[in-house]
Amino acid sequence: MSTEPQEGSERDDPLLVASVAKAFRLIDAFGRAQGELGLAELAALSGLDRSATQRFAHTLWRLGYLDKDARTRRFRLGKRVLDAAFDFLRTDGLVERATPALVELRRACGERANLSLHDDTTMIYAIRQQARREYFASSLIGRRIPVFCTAGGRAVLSQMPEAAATAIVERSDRAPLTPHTICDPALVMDRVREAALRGFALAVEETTAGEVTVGAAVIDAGGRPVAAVHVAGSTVDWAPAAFAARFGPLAAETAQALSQGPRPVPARPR
Amino acid sequence: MSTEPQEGSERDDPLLVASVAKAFRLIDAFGRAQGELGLAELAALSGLDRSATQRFAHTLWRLGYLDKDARTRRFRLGKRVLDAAFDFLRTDGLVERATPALVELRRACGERANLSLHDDTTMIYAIRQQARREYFASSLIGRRIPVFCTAGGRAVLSQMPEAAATAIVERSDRAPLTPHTICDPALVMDRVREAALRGFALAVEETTAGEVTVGAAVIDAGGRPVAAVHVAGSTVDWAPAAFAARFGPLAAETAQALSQGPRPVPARPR
DNA sequence: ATGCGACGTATCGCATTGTGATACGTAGTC
DNA sequence: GACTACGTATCACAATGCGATACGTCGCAT
Repeated sequence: MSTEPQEGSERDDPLLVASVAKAFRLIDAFGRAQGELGLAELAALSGLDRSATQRFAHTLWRLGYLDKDARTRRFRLGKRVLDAAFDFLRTDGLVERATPALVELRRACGERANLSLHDDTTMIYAIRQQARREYFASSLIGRRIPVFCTAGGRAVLSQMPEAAATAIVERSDRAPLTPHTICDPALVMDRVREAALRGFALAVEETTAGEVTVGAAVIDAGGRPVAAVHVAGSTVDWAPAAFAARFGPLAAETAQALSQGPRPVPARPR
Repeated sequence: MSTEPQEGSERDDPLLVASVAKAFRLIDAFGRAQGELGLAELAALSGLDRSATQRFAHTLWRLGYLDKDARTRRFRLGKRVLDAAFDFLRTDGLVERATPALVELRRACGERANLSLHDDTTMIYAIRQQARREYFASSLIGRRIPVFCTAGGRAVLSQMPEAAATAIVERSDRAPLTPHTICDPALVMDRVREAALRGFALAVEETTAGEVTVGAAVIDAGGRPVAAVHVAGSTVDWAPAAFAARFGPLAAETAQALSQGPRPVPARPR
């Protein structure tokens, strides 16, 4: 079990070093930008004043976490931000165990196989095993996608108490990603319950046009769903029902092999 | 052209916010550790005192960059460190352009194809396209490997002024990674010169037992080598010379297509 | 069981450190 | 060629982070 910091006592935490928080606001700003940012743009996006932006950008540059174009004086994220991500993936037990399992799953399916980690209202891609025919590897490691409209996310929701699942769905930003995205909380929860019964979830073109996905939840030692195994294919090749029938059980099997806690049961107790 | 911060004026930079540097020392500490760290271990690995470790670990936890096990009170890197890496990769023009090119290269070769970025004495894996038969995806995104003993690294060295290349090799930590690693700077530079002539570099079992690699440099708009395209295979399947003859030109072709500056010439001017 | 020791947590007065207003330099624009 | 918007440098003030210390708690060995 790992704790999320409790919301509420935001600013008035005497142990929280404000300077560090400001530095990370700069880094976060790049998440809302396309590439390079000047000092003024950084200030605007981060909400810091001119002076603070100057000092923290300089600091992060000196530390190697920002690169600075010598000519234009504009900043971009530095290569060094990859180090922490690497160390995270390197030391995560689940990722380590899942890597060979996903290679095997992709081989068995011939389709793309992923592991994504649950984090509140989003799932984060942690491992990708792309299919041979796939041309553009659009989804990079670290990409976040909403829990409520992905197969893996719904599989995760299906393995937690219904109240918790509903809370996550309702707290989510439910802007549709495609015309097929199911956004209504009640309809989403119907799919979640269906996933609980089948042992895996299905999403058809809900995040990406032309994509069918099945997902199954990975359970940690405490019995909580922490991640999901996905298999994704093309609607050109597969009717959704056939895709689910063929790959759903395989995804569920892999997810179960990676699980440490009580195995997910088709009909869950509440 | 992007600037690296100049060494020298280390501590006495009035614009450098020391608190931020300390926070990153904690994050760096996880690079030297295997997974979870207690407060005392964190203090030891980061070089900070007890109080500072307490405050900064707390701060990073509140911000989501560290996870804290509620029972053992030990810390690990949080999922949020993946966000910056994702944004880096998402906004890097070279990575974007290289992704489809590498998929194509892997298809053409049937072997593993990578892009790695040059950063001083190391190359950093940025994109991996694994071969179908490959079982363990040992090298994750963000992994750093020495420039001097990799094919891609030597290809990069071969496209910079010889003095700069020599300086990097001599500044490197040249501990051998396998019994076949070439560590002597003079011998390394021989290989670098050979790479300049051929347009690609070759490394045989120098980083990983049983692995042959060819690498070719990608040149930026300013004419500087910034990255390398690799193709890697198994010594079980390939004699090194045959591997080089077959895949070296393909790697070089891909690298050249990704280059923006003056194309790498076989016989380089110094 | 019990006591010890190591570790994590909470507190607090002091001065060091970061603050942010301002003034300067510089590069693109009309 | 003057303007303007942006990046850089400076500095006196006090708020902020510092780190010594004291407290609580867990796990270990006796």
